[in-house]
Amino acid sequence: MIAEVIVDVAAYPIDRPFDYAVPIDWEHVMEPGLRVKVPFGPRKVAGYVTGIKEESELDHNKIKPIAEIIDLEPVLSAELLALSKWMATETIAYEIDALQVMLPAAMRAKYEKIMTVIKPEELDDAFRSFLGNRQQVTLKALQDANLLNEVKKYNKLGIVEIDTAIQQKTKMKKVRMIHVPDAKQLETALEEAHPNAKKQQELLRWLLLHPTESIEASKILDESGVTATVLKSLVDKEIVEQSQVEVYRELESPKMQDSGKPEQLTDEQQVALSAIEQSSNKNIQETFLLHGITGSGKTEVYLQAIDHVLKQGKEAIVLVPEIALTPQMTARFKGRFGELVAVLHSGLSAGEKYDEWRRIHRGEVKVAIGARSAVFAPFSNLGLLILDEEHETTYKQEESPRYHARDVAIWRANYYQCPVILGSATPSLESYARASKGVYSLLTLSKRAKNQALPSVEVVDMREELKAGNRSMFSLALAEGIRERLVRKEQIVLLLNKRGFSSFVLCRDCGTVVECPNCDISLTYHRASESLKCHYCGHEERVPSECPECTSEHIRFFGTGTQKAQEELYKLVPEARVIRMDIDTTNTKGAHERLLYDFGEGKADILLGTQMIAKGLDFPRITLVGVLAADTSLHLADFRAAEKTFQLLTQVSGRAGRDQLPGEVVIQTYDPEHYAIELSKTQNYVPFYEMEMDRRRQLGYPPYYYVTVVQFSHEDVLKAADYAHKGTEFIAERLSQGSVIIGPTAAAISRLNNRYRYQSLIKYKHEPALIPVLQQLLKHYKTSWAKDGLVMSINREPTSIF
DNA sequence: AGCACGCCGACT
DNA sequence: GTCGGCGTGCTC
Repeated sequence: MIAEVIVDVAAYPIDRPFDYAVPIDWEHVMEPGLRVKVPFGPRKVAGYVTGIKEESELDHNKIKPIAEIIDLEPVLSAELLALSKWMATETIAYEIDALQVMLPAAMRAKYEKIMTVIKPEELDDAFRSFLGNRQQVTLKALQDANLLNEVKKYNKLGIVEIDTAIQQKTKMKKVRMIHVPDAKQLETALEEAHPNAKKQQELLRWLLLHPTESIEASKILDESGVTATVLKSLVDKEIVEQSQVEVYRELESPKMQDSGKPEQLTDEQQVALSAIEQSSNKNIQETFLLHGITGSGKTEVYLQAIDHVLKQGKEAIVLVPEIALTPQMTARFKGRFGELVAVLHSGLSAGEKYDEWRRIHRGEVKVAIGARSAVFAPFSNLGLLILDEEHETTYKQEESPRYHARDVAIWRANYYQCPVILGSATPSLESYARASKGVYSLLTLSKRAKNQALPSVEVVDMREELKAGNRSMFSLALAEGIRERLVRKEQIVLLLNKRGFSSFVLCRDCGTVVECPNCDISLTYHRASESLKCHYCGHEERVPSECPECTSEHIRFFGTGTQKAQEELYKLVPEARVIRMDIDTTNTKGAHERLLYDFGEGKADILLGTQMIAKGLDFPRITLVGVLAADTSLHLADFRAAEKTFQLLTQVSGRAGRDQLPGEVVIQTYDPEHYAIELSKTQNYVPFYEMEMDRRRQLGYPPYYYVTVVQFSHEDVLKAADYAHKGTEFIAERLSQGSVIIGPTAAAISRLNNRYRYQSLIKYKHEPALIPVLQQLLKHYKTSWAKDGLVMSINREPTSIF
């Protein structure tokens, strides 16, 4: 028997199955989807069995046997193996990367070189004294002790051996259990106990008082007050037995709870739910676009649709943007489905994620909620997949494999012939266009569930404010609104639209902006450390006291960060309690949730933050939302700038007035006539969609064309440009008539980490040659260009074209 | 990717 | 003479 194995080596010539012989004893357990350890050249690596066959086309003497089987059960089903293959092809990634991304990080192999002593008598004294009585030492430890050269010498002479140990990163958590086989034996033991063994007697009495068949050892020690030695002596005397039992790590239960009862649906919600249920009953793949304004109760539709498929004995996956994965959201699902829900969020440790994965794999839960990667939840009978806030760009992974969770969800739904729900108040143009063409089925929720009015939106022209002598960050209208809310003890959300715009240091005499020495990017000012940082490469330097160009002292930071906004806010309303949420205040584990929780509990009046606050907040006392600079995201060199701005403004406006109290929104801008801002006033998606589609058609951008970006980077600017031209020409010569190639041009960030970057944009409506051509290009690159220091990357349907 | 093999410069 | 630098080539 031959197993086809994809080995854990991400390199071009290795990206295919390798044949290995299956030892006869393992033939009956060998299955695709198992992880194995195999010899590969001079070393040993981990790999995945992707296929089984009787014969190999290769010479018998070339085939090596599998060294070890890692799993008892396959970790990847036939479905997921097929998915990985599809994903690798579509996104032009290594198959090994596509396989690895589907499993929790804890299951990725860890390699460690270990030295074993064979002939201890031939070691020199210094080496021997370092080893002590150890037979095996990691090479890492030997390197730290500066003994690497000796090890190499001994290895050549056969005095020591070096091999690679392959381990899983995180293990299953185990606890020690104590079993009482027979209570009578305890009594006998107590009678026969040595009179000096006071503690043992005490423990026996405790055990008799707490009759049980098995109990955690730690619990006995805690509650009986005896020490571990005492327990051990009972184990040694075989009065009790002990064993290691695998357990799941305990997860913190959410603080907020949901009633757990289905809510009464509005007519619109009912129509949507019925359509989904019917589709589900028919066992066909259908993708629904659930377009519901903020507060229209999309989540309730999800919950009841999930309930429907659970009753059919099927499973469901719910994807949400990481930032929306708040306790508030997850508590609602846990309240409804209780123990059947696994929540996969970034706050979990690697071990906890692994546990949740196993609970899904074993079929102990039926619903998985999580960010992007939860789309790979190892269910085997899926009945529904949901992407909430489907327009979010976080659904696209921006490193290899560059998959989009929406595409993966639809692929899986096709496999199981079940529905997909894409939900959003502001769908991506791609999805809405597909819904308009009938590829997706459109479901609309146009009214708020609790019949609240939409918030009133006021757009303030900041140029007028400036003319009127108001030089602060807050317009008169917003300042007034803030003061009113403080008096009425209502809450305020202030959004600082920082995308593509942060505080930088500028010389007021010569106009020089301090830039990163490695990247063509201005450095960002950080107040806490009084330093300038590059957000791309991590370079950090002190704030200069004079201009590096003209030595003027008139150099100071410019732009608007959240810290500066907080200071200005303090000047405006010193009595207000403010919670600031940005990268600086949310970088510790759980900080994001804690800040939101505090705000929900009313511990602050104002929540000030970046885009991360635009989603998922559902607090009844928020009645005012202020957007401090709405147009900063409009000036990005990106065809999606208007779409992103409209989405952000609509999402954040939806935070106001979600309960009984009416909401108000103030949008500050220097560009009030822009259609993305103008139309967000009425929060009316369809007119915006039509306007933006018009523009996309004129400019030939998605969704009218598909886009693929090929990027070339090199330390030498001339070589970067040269290869970019060669590569672009290569593609252009091979594409069909209808496709357009733009470039090469310097990337928006033309130098990053000391590498010069060029890119070309391929636009196409239908291009069957695309994948083959890109694969050919990749072959050229890997076989010759890469050796010359070129780095090339291919990104299909990028979320932005930087 | 990583590891071995192999062929040329500066050291005990 | 040998240690060790990194070019080249292969991995079932």
